[in-house]
Amino acid sequence: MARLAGRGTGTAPRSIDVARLAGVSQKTVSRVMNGEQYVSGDLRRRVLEAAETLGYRLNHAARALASGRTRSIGVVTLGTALYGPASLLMGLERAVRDTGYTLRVVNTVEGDALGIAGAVDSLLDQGVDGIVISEPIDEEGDADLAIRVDVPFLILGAPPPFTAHRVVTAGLVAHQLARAVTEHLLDLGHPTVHHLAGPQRWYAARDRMEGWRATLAAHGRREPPVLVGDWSAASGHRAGLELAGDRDVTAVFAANDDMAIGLIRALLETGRRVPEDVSVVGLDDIPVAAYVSPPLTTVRQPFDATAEDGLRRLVHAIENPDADPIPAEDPPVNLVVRASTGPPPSGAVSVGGAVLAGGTAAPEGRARTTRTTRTTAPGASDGPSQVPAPQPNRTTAPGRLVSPGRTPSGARQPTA
Amino acid sequence: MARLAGRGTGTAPRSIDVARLAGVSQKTVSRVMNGEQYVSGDLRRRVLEAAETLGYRLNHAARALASGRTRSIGVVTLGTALYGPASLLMGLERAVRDTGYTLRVVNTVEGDALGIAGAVDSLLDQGVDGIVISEPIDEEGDADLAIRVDVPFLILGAPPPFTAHRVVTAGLVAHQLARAVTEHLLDLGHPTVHHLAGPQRWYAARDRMEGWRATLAAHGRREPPVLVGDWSAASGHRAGLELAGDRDVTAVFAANDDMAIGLIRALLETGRRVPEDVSVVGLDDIPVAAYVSPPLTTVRQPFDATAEDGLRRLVHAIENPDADPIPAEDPPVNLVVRASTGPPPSGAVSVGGAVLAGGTAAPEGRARTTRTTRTTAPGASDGPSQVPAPQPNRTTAPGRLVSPGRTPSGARQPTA
DNA sequence: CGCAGTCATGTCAGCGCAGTCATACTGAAA
DNA sequence: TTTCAGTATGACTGCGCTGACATGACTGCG
Repeated sequence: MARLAGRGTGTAPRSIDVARLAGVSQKTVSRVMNGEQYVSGDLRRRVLEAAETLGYRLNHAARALASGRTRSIGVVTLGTALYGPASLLMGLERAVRDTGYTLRVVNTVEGDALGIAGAVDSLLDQGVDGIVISEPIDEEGDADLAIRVDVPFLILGAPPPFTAHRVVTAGLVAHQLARAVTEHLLDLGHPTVHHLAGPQRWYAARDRMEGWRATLAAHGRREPPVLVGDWSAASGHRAGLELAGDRDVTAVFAANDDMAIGLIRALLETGRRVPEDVSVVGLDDIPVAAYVSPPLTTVRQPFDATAEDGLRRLVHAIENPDADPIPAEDPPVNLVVRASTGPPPSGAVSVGGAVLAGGTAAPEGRARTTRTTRTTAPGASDGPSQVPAPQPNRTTAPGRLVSPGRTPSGARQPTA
Repeated sequence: MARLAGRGTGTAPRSIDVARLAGVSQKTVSRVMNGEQYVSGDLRRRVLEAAETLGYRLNHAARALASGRTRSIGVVTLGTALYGPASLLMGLERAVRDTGYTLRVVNTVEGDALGIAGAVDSLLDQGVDGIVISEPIDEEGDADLAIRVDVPFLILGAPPPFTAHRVVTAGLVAHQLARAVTEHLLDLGHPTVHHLAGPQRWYAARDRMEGWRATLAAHGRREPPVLVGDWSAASGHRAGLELAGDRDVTAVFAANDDMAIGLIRALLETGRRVPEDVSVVGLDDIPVAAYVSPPLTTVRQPFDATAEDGLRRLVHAIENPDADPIPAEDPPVNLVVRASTGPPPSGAVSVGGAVLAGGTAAPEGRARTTRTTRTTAPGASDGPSQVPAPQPNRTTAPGRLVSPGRTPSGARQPTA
C-alpha cells in the first residue's frame, strides 16, 4: 500500500524518519516520545529537535495497535447530566489534560435507542482504557454491566454496592448537600421542609431525598409527602402549582436548581411570595441561579473536586490493575444563601426552634461552608425578593468581573 | 509480543478468527464489516453469524492504521459554547450516530493554556478525519489555521470568507435571528431598541449586532450606543445597571438569554418594571427561559438543524475530497414571544409606527415562525410579568409533559 | 580485578486490519 | 463461440509503532 498522505503536503513523517535524522534507533524515538527513563539527555534532545524539524506527530492508531492501550477514557453522559458550564464533564476535561489520556464522550438521552449499555458498548467498540459513567445505573441490568466489562469503571454518584474489582466511585456527597440546604431552612425556623425530588431511578435523586429525610428525622420533624419531578424547570413548575394551594408549605427543597426555578415561577403566578410566604432552595448552583428573581439559595455541586478525584483514581486503576483502589476524598459542601429563603410567615410555628420574625424579613445573605474550610460567596444578598443585588455566582472560581472581550468559563456562550 | 488480553476473559477475537470459523478469508470478513459490495448474501450471513458467535469487535486502531482514516471527527468547543441541553454539540451527537463516525470533543476556555489552535492540534494529534469548530476564530491567526490544516473543516457561525478548500460553514443565520427579535420590538411600538452585544471577537456577537443594526436602519430608527457583555448573566446584570438610569431605554435586545436574564434582574432591582417600563428579549431559548420571571421572549437557535446540516456536509467533504461542497440549508427562525416584552410606556413615541397603549398592557402571547413553515410554541403566555403561565419551553421538540421517572432531553440533570 | 547490578541503546517481530492485485466465475454482447 | 464487463473471493503485504529481548558500557564493591 502506498504511503498515505498525512498532514500538510505529501506524507506524514514517521518515527523512523525522526530516528534517521537524529541518528538513533526508532526505539529510542519511541522512548523519548513516551517519556520513558533510560534515555540520555543528549539523545533526548537530539530526538526532540529532529521531531520538531520534521513536524513529527506520533500516530496514535499505530501506538494503540502495538501497545494494546488507547490512552483514552470513555465518558457516558446522560441527557444533559454532565453538561453545562459547571459540570462534571468540564471538570473531567480539565482533570484529564495532564494525564496523557483523552476523553471520548458518548451522550445518551433517556428513552433513545442507544441506552447506557449501548453507550458503553460503543465506547468499548472504539477502544477505551477506562469508562466514566454517571447516573443513573438502574440496579438490575446496568449494575453488573460495569462488572462484566473488562476495563476499569468510574461511577459517579454510585452507592457503596459498586465496589467491585476495578470499579471506583466518586461524588457520594449528594445527601450531605441535601442536608446542608434542609438544615438551612430548619435553622430559619420553618416547621418542616417539603421536597421536590428527581426521578427515583436516579441515585442522585434518591440520595438527595435520603439526605433531606434524615435531616428531618434528626430534628424530629414531620416528613411531608414527596413530590417527584424530572429535573426540568417545567416539572418544577407543575410541582409548584400543586404545592401553591397548601398553606402549610413554607419551605421547599427542590432537588436541583432548574426545578427550583420552575417551582418559584409557579408560586409567583399563584400569588404566593418568595421568600415571604414560601422559601425555596435548589441544588447545584447553576450560573443563572444568582440572577433569577428572587436569586436562588442553593448548594454548590463540587464538580471539579469530584471529577478530579474520580479521574485520578480511575487512571490509577487503569495503570495499576492489581493495586488496591485509592480511597475517595470528601469534596467540599458549599451552601450559597441568596434571597429565595427566609423565615417562615408569622403564622408558622417551628417545632424545635424559635419562631423568627415572619413576613417580609429577609435572610442574612451569607455563604456557609460545611465540613470544609473553603469559604464561598463573599458577596451576600439581602432584602426582599425583588431588591437584592445578586452576588457573583461562582465564587470558588471567583466571580471575576469580566471586561468585554473576556469570557469567563461560567458564561453560556452562543453557538452560531 | 504475546497476544493482548481483550475484553472479557483471555483474548479478543480477531477478524482472522471470524474468518476461520466462517470458512472464508480475512479479507471477506473485512468486506462484510465495512459493508462493502461484492459479497454474496450467503457469505455475508455466515460471517455475521461467526462474528456474533465469537463476540467479535472490530479493532478500530488497527483499522485506522491500515486505512489511514480514523472515522472520527474532532469538535472544538469554546467554554460552554457548544454545551447545554439545547446545543450544537448535542445536535452533532445526534447527527453523527448514523454516519459511522464518532465525535472527539476538546473543550477550550478562553484564556486557558490550550487555545483553539492547541485544541485543533490536539485533535490532529489524536487523528481525526475532520474538525468542527465554532466561535470564535480570530481573524488573523486562526483563519488560516483551518486552511493550513489538511483535514476538512466545518466552521459553525463563520462568515463567507471561509470558503476555502474543504472548509464548509453552517449556522449563518445569527443576524436573521437578531432581526426577528428586533422587529418584534419595533412592531410593539418601541421607538428604538438598545443592544447588549457579546464579545466583539466573536462572529456570533458581531453577526447578531449587524442584524440588529440593519433592522434599525431598515426602519429608519436611531441607533443607540451598544453595550458589550461577555455572554454571562453577570455581565448582563452589569449592563442592566448601566441602562436602568436612562428613561429613553424602553426595549433591549440582549445577544443571548443569559445576559437577558441578568439584565432583567438589574432592571427589577433598580425599580424598573419588565415589560411595563422596559421590554427585554434574549436569543437562544435556553430551557429556563420560559420559567424566569418574567418569562423571556427570545428566539430559538436552530441547533439541531444547523448541526445536522453542517455535519452532513462535513462528512461529504471528508469522503469526497475533490467534489464540490454541498450548499448549506437555511435553518428555521423561530421567535418565541413570552412575557418580557410589551408595548412601550405611554410616553414613548414610535417614529414609524402607531404608539400602542402603554403601561401595563401585555403582549399577545404568540410564537411566530419566520422564513419557515414550521410552527412553534403553541402555548402562549400573556398578562403582566408576574402572572402568566409559562409555555412549554421546547416546542419543536415538543414540550411533552413529563411524568415522574421520564426525563426529557431539555432537563438539566444532576451529576453525582 | 572480577562480577553483579544498573543504565543506555539497539534489533526484531508483530499488533489486526484494509489496500492492492490476482483470480475465477457469471451472463450478456459481439 | 469468444470477448468482456461486472461480480465475487482470496493471497499477500505493510500501515507505524511498541514489547520483548539482546547487548554493551559503566558503576561500585568485595
